[in-house]
Amino acid sequence: MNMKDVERKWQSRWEKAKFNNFDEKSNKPKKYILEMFSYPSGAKLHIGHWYNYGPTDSYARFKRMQGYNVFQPMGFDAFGLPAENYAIKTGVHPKDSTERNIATMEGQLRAMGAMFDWSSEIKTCEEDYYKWTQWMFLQLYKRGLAYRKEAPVNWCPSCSTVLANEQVVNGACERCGSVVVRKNLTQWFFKITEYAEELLTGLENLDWPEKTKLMQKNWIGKSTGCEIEFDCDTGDKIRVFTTRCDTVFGVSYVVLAPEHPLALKLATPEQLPAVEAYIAETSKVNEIDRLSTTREKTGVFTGAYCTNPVNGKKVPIYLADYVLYSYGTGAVMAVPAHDERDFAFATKYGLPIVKVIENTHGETVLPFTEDGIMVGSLNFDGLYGEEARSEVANHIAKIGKGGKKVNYRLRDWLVSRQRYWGAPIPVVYCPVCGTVPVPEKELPVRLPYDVEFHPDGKSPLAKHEKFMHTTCPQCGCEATREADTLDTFVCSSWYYLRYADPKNDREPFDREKVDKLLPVDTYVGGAEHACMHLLYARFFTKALRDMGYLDFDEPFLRLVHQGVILGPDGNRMSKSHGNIVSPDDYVETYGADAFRLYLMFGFSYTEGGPWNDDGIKAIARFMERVEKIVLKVTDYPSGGGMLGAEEKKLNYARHFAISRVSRDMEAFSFNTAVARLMELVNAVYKYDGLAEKNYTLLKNTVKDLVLLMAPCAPHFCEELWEQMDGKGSVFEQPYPKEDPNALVLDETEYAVQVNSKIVCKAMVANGSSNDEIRDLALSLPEVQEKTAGKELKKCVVVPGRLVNLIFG
RNA sequence: GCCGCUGUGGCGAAACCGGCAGACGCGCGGGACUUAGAAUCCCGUGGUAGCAAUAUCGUGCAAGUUCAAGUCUUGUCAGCGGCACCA
Repeated sequence: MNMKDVERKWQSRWEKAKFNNFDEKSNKPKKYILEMFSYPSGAKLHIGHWYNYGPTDSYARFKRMQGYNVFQPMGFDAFGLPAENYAIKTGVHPKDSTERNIATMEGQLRAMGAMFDWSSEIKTCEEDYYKWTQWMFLQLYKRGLAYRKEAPVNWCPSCSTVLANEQVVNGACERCGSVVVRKNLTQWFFKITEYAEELLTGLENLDWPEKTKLMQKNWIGKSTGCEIEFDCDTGDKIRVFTTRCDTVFGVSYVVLAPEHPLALKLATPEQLPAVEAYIAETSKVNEIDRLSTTREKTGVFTGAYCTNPVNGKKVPIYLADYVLYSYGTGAVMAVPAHDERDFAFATKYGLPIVKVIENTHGETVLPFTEDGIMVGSLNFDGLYGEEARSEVANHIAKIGKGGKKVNYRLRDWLVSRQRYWGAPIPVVYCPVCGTVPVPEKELPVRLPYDVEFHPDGKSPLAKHEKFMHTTCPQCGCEATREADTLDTFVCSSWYYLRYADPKNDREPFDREKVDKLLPVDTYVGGAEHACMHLLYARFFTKALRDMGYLDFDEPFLRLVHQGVILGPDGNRMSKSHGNIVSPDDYVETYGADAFRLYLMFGFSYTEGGPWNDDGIKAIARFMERVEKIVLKVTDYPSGGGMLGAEEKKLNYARHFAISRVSRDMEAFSFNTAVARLMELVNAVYKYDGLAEKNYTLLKNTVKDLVLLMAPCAPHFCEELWEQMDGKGSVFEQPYPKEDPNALVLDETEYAVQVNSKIVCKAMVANGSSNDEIRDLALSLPEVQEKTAGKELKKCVVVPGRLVNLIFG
């Protein structure tokens, strides 16, 4: 078969018949199958795209044949940093390079032969999309879910520009090598923490990989504890959060994160220079290093003191970078006797270590961090663990110094980016009215084309006079626009909704359409999105629900992660490793179907692994074998009356394949699905080799083979189906259904074990009782030989599997 | 460092709920066809010992639970993903 011609032929037929477009009028049950959209940073599809989209398209086709009205859209996540970096390097405008990349990728995606509904394509960088991204921002703002506060960015002092974490290599700027510092800017946030609890509990009912749910759970990081207020001598109050308030009598100092607003305020004049130096020093250390438990603890005394509310003791206030301003209250009470980090810090700085918890079983070795009995804690002495914490927290609440508190590790989502290639934040700053949202009817706030990218201390939009200069929507006086753009994760937090109504120019989507098509039934994409994109999208769905724009709680009912295809050397494919394998040559040589089929067969879908093309020829051979037998059998006459043992065997193989391929396709276990197809082909060849055969059975079996295989090799099977005189498209055929009767055998082979070691095999008639199976096993000569004179102690029968005889 | 995952033949992998480890395929060995090669077809193929029947070892490593462990538990080593401005 000339696959090139066959691919073109069927692709153009599908196109003409609008075969891949979602049929809104159909009354079949819908199935929204979605792959994460493409990011057009490179010009061409890479193996990762193929690996994500090829097999998932086979799943979508499988569902279609099973009678579902399948919606499988595709689009481009087109804003983002790489296009802008590319522009800085080459001078090619991000819009131009992105559009060019999209055009190439689109062509390649079409050539893949996937069932994408191109009529609902989305590109997030286009006005008619980002207009609604801005609209989303305004809705969140209206509802109090968008706000501004100071937050640090990575700042390269020599390029005078903000750097992404990715651009910071070992604490230095990737371009010029200067040491990167953290600098505070006022930036926009989305209040995702408001939904922390629901984002956590909502995980429960989702059909997602357990590991992904666990990662999100840990990311949200709920912890139940107590907030405690320490009064400073200056009159300021330091609030700390702790999960171990039962240790509060052992506090020997309080630590503020270096970024804490009180840090400079509390510092005494003598200590101020040291404090300032320390703050400057820690601004160069990233959070990952700061949290490292092996890194040596550093800190500085502020010179100030505060009072422990439970015992009136004065304790010194320190700054230390192992405390993060972004978590909890940005301050902790330090109990060196019962916390590893505090212990290390106190030891280094010679601070007191006071034991207030005793081990109930054995000696108390400090630091002792497990639950224990309170000691040296006045009238709380003798209380244990959870009860102790509850009593102490109640006491703290009673004296008005805090109380029980639930804390989340999850932080609000910083959406400001000091960059050009993104959706402008639709806000105006007016000297009179302050922060004013752009009225909805004035959207979109257009991203100007003529900008200067070269980094020189100001973000590109801030330098664009015409863009920045505007009038206040409220009072009409001169005002400036927000120069920052939105994080691209904002664009990708709602695209799955826009697909349902992509051309709507009055609203982001029609509610009825969205409620009908959504939620997404199956979402397929990389596991690297577990904590961010997938959490942000869930947040958007919930916020939009609460604002009355849609009627479901979760965007993605089922989630599947494809694995990562690594380079042949086992490293992630990258230019710097020089190990990039392009799909193009393979597609050119073997065809799109063979390449897809190989991706399905050669890897465990959710695992991925190093690239290796050893098996791709085998796939081509397999397809040839299928083609040969299909053409041969098609020419056979019908009829043939015999229905003997061989026919039963063939029919068993046929229905076994139907049963297992269906099950494996549903489970995204594509490699085993293809293996079962191969077994069926082997069985057909074997039967075809017999002198006498039942032609009708053989023809029907081959017909089922083509139907089973169609989702995995769509062009190839369309062509075979046509040559078999099948009517219409093979994808309009129902997927074969197994006949349970064909799968019933008279007897099953059991493994016979003596003392858990396999001795022999035995055929057991189906329907035998456990006692019958035991007696049969005992009567076997191999068993008797091993057990002569011994007494049977126990017998385990595993139905359909084995019998284990335990002798004394 | 923290969170999560993975580790099975020469290779890609499979193994439903704890039940015959290695399905399917690659590679390799042998054979058929052929003047020859390619292609195709058939047989074999975890390691070790043995002519063989067979024995014995075997799922990163070390323990444990169980009639039975690749699968569960604890510890440990290695690799991968994420760690909030790559997306």
